[in-house]
Amino acid sequence: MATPLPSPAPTPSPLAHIQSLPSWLVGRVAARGRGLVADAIGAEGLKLMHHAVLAATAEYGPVAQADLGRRLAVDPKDMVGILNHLQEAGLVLRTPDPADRRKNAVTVTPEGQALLARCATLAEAANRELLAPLTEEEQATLMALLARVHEAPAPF
Amino acid sequence: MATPLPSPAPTPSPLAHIQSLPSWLVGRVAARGRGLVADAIGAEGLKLMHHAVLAATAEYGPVAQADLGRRLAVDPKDMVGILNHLQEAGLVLRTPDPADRRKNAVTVTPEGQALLARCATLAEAANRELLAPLTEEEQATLMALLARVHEAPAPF
DNA sequence: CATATATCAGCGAGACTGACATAT
DNA sequence: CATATGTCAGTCTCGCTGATATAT
Repeated sequence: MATPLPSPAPTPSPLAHIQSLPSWLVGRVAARGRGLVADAIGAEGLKLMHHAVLAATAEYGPVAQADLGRRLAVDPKDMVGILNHLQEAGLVLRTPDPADRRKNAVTVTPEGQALLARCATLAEAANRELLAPLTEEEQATLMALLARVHEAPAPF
Repeated sequence: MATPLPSPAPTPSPLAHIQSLPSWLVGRVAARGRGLVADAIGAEGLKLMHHAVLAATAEYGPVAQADLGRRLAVDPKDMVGILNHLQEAGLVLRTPDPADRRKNAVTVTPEGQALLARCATLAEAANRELLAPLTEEEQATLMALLARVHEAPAPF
């Protein structure tokens, strides 16, 4: 009979036990995926966080910094530096909001739009490399299972 | 002025595109798994890195620090602080190696063995919580697919 | 006054780099 | 001498906390 879990021995192989845990395996795969995407969009001069902020800015029209921070779960203080970098690179614009002068209305420049399009292609290529060992059907299965794990801990 | 029309622009939903990538999804699941395990073994006063080093020390009998660093891909300089903490907690011992006096022979104390056993149980429980949305068969499928992705990254 | 926004300064953990004393 | 080991000091990036000026 197949025993999925090893016997309750004291310490037969503690390291192998850790490395057989789902959390460890998914962590390794995530680290590799993160590295692949980071290298890909890093070739365009963007870090992962900067990429996400740029994408969120493009998605939510002119948007306040605090709003961006809430949507991406990024601290408003860190948003300052990220937007500074994006603005210095000519990818976003901070304009005073005439309706609420506390706010900066952040918008994406045409250069930002173009860079975003290139990064989308690069990120897709990186993900194809990550999942290359699997068939298309297996990739879909993996995504569906991960989505179930991810979307579960939300309810009440 | 940007056209407020929902025209077929080059970037209809840039953020949603990023969050639909496998690398993003596996990253979120990995972050949750990491958090669950970190909380679990954190209740025993150990961080993830300390846990891994303790387990590796238990697995590879008396072992030199540099050896531990190589096996876990941890910088030898960081290993100093990690072992300092483990030693101050009475979990490992550093003994001068009589054969090569440059080396410290690191061993696990009985307290370290006991803590390792408790952490193994806690880590398993955390992983059961992580994969709770899936049936046992689905969990096995997920692990098999992740293992294929993980053990393949050798595109010669 | 209470709240929200944006900014600045700083702290702690993690991963890294350089330099060095010691032992082989 | 060249090499390996362990240690210390410092840097860099993240994610977080505190404080402040301004606007609502």
